[in-house]
Amino acid sequence: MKRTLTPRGAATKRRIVEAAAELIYAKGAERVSLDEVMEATGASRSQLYHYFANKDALVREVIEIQTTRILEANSGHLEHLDSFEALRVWRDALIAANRAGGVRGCPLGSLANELAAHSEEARHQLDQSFAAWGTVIEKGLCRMRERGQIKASANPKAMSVAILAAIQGGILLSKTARDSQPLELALDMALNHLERFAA
Amino acid sequence: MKRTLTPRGAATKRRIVEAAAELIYAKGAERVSLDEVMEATGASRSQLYHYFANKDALVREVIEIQTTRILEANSGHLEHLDSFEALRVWRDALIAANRAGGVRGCPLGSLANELAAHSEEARHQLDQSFAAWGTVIEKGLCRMRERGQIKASANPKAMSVAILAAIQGGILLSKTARDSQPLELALDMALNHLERFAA
DNA sequence: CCAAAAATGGACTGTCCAGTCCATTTTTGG
DNA sequence: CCAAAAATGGACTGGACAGTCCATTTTTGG
Repeated sequence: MKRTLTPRGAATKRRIVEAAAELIYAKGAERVSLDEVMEATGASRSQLYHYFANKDALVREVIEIQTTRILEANSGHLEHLDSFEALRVWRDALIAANRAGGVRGCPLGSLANELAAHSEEARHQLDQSFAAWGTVIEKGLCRMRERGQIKASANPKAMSVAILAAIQGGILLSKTARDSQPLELALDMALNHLERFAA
Repeated sequence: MKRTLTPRGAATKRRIVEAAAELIYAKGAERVSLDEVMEATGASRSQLYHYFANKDALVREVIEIQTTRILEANSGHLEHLDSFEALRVWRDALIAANRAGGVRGCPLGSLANELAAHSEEARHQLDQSFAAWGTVIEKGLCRMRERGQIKASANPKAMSVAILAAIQGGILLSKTARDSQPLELALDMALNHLERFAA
């Protein structure tokens, strides 16, 4: 769509995506109008259509940036995972982040719930995002298994999916209750389940 | 809003709520227009505003009916819960229902995700729905504990919340992947966690 | 049987919104 | 320095949609 992008253009585009990400996180993709994005960024209508083919394309970029943010935040905790203690630190970080953000839900979970049935393309993109997140968790568990902290009989792949489900379900219940406790209980269950496989 | 409701009126109202429930389940509340509800039911615009103050009121009734349906379906399995085997039957029923419905998500979970941040009233209503669902699970666990199948040290309240989180997260991941496996893995984790407390 | 209440029909309004179009300003690169 | 490309401005369109309004038909209950 764009041949070249000058630094100025790239900055404008990024500004738009970041503002759209926050608006969409707060209200959902369907409830955010391009006028709101224009107002929040000071960009004109033409700029939106200059950098994005249409609203869906903007939403795709929002999914992209949210995925990147989440993978970065989790990789920090998981890629040197070496003990159950480190898992608990990660657990506490997830809860702290949930609280710090006002218990408003997971950007990816919210988008998945809204878009999975509406756009096959978005559904697939979000499925990839969850898969990547799951892989980060799985790699961490594999590391623990290699270090002999988890039994060889453990199934990191299956566990990573179950842990991610606990995170998503916990965040959804917490968002609905406006209370981080459900997330805490869900994570506690997930870690307790993991400890059954402690070597 | 209505003084009396004749049987005919009650039937019309019910028809509207049921059609709206299906449409909203498929597309989300924001993406369903009253014109679609009219088309699906053969009702006129006046009828909608005769039976419901506005669209939000209709959505509230949809939440109500979906809550009732879910509580009924789960109560059947949980109110005579008497063994781990019965828990597994419930697990299988949840997965079968998820598959039978086309792995489209949980009606309550989807609405909670969409509406929690948008309408304080809907958020509160859905919080109550989840609480009621959790209570059904909790009562089942209490019954097992009273029968001595679960240790007295188990915490049914906390467990019910964690199990519900696993269900919701599993359903969300399954909906996104269009594959019931994530739900299966999440439920397996939840039941395995419970079995740690087998007496 | 008949007046009041309930149920239904459907046109109309005002607003919001995604997307289009054409023009102007700014930057780039030779 | 200048032409081409990139970036920006903003009016305009067509449709969708929630909600209003007034009328007619049907049912109820005394």
